[in-house]
Amino acid sequence: MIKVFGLVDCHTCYVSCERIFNPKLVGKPVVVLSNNDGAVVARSDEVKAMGVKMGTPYFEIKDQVKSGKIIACSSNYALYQDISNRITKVISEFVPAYEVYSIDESFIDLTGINEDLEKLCKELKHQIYRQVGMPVGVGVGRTKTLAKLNNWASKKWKAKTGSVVVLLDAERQEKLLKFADVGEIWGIGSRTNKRLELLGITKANQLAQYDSKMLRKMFNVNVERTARELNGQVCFDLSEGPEPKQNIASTRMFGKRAYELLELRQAVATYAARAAVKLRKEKMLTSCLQIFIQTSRFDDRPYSNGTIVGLESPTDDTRELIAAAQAGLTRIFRPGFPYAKAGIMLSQFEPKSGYIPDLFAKPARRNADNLMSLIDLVNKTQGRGTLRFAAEPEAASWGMKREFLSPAYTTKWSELLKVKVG
DNA sequence: TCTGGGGTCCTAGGACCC
DNA sequence: TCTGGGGTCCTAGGACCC
Repeated sequence: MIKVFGLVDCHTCYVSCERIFNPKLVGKPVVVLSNNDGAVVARSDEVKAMGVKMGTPYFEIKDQVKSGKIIACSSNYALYQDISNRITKVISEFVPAYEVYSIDESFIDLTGINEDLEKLCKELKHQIYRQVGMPVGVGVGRTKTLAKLNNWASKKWKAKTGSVVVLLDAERQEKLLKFADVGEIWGIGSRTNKRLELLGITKANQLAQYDSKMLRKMFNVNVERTARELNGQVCFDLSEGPEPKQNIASTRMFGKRAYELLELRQAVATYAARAAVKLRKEKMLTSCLQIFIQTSRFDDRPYSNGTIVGLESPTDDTRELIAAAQAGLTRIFRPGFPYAKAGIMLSQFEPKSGYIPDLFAKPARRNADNLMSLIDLVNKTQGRGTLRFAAEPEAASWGMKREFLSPAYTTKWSELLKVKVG
C-alpha cells in the first residue's frame, strides 16, 4: 500500500494561543518571549515583516515594546499545552492514526483513505479553527519529510490561500523540490546545509538525486534517509503513542545572577522537585541524577561544571532526588562566580510497576508513594507550588521574570475569561 | 544590565575482552 | 620497518528538532 502522510502545524503557535483569549492582539505585531523574558520565541506575521528574527534578545526590541510598536507576551506554557491538547482531540476524531510530534505539530496518517484528501484536510483545518480557534496549515505527501516540506510550501506559496498543500504525483512534487532550498528540509540543519553547499547541493531536488550511499559515507545515515524520503521512499514511519522518555531535564536560567551556595541549593531543589513530578507522571524510577551549574556563556570568566550522582536504588521520591542534587552541588560549587543557570537531568529509568528491589537495596522511605501521590494531586488541583518541600523557596531572588504574563485562562478557575452579556 | 528549554539520535573513540 | 583482529559496551559530543 502506498503511504500518505500529512503534517498539521499551528500557525505562529504561541502568538495564536495568546490571540484566542485576547482578540485585541489580532492583526497587531505580537511576540512571545522565552522564560525570563529573555528572547523572542514566537512572532506574528506582522513582526516577521518588521524583520525581527527568531531568538532576538528582548533588550534589542525593548524600545519598540515600550513605545507600543510591538506587543510582548511572557510565555505561558500551561496555556499553550492546553490548547495543543484540544487540537489533538479534534485530529483524533478525523483520522485513524496520528503522531503528536511537538506542542504545535502533528503527523497524520492518510494512507488508504478513499476521499478527496485536499477537501478532507481543509475540513480538518476548518474544524480546528472553529472548535479551538487555532489557524493551522496542512502539508500532505508520500513521506513525512515530504509532508513537512509541503507544509512549508503552504506558507510560501501565496496562491495557496487555503494553507493546505497536497502533492501526491511525482511531477508536481518535483516542482517543489526544485524550488525549495536544502536548508528548508526537515533534518538538514545549518551545519549539514553548509557542507552540502560545498558539494554544490543547494536545492532539495539535488539532494534527492545525489547518490544515497555516498551521502551515508560523507554525512550519516540520517542524511541518507532524508534524501530517500525526498524520493518518496518511506524511512520514517508514524510512531503512535509517545515513546517512554529516556531523559527528563529541568533546567533554567535565573532571572538574576546568583552568587551564594544557598541560592543555588534552593534553585537545584526546585528543579529536582520539578523533575521528580515529571518522572512520576511517566511512572518510572530513576537511578541516575546529573546536575550542572554555569555562569552566563557571555561572561568574561566563565565557570561551568557538572557531576553525576548515582542513586543507591531506583527511586521517584522527591526527597531522595533533592538530597542527591544537593550532594552533587556541594561537589561542583565554587564561590565567587555569578551563576546564571543550573539544571537537573534524570536518566536510566525503569518502569515503576513490576520493580522488585534487590535484597540489599536501601529500602524506600515509609509511605513514600502515598506522600508523593498526595503532593502531586494537591499541586495539580490547587496549583503548582501549593505543597512543596522546605528546600524549595516560595519566591526566590533568582526566580523567573515574566513581566507580560497572560492569565491562565484555561487551567485555573480563578483566571477564567469573564464574558459580559447584554 | 539583559541572550530559552527540553528532547532525540548518531558517531567516534576509549576500555575491555578473548 | 613491521607491532592480531575482532567483538562489545559505554560515554562525550555533535547535530538536529520544535
